[in-house]
Amino acid sequence: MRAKAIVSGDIDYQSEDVLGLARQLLGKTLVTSLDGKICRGIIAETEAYRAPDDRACHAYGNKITPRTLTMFGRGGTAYIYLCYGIHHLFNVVTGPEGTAHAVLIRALIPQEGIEFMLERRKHKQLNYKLTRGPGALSVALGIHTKMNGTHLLTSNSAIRILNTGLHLSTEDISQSPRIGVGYAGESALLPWRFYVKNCPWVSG
DNA sequence: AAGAGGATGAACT
DNA sequence: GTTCATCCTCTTG
Repeated sequence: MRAKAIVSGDIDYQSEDVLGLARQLLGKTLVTSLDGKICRGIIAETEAYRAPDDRACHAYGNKITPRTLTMFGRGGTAYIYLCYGIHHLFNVVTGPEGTAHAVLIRALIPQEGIEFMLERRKHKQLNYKLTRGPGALSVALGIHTKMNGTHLLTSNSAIRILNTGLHLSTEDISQSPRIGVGYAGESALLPWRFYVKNCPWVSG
């Protein structure tokens, strides 16, 4: 049997533990490569969504519709959907095929390609709002619903997630209820939002 | 065929 | 703190 190289901080996208994955995705790097423009940032804020029991999850009750079908795919693909008719929200599908779990990426610390992010956002000056909030970061990185289903762990994908080995200790991470899910009854109270403590790039 | 509502952000007061 | 842009998805009839 051949030993598989384990890089510090590698995570298992097929895990059923979507809460653990939402936490572990903090500190990972999100990269887009579009029109020759490379943009890269560190994930600083996430939220877990877990079918079938979570009322805030689009696939609540394991409901399959054309939209939610992507969430039932294999962990490591992108679930991107339109919110409020305007915003393209980017999620990482997790768990094995047939399990509709996903992690919403809510904020990034920009690292590379900041000039392209400023251009897409029509901002003149760099400030913390550049990639803060799920709709804002999608604009900055050029993420669009047409990229729904993209494989995030494949080297030639337009959107990728990389493990750069950055280690965050438990003291660096806070959690809270999720944003904007007040309609979801008891599920709205679950502390399934994770973020880097005292990080100015985080929303809320 | 039609209507309601939403995992938001920006620009206001 | 409030308003509203804007359109897709799902449910109902």
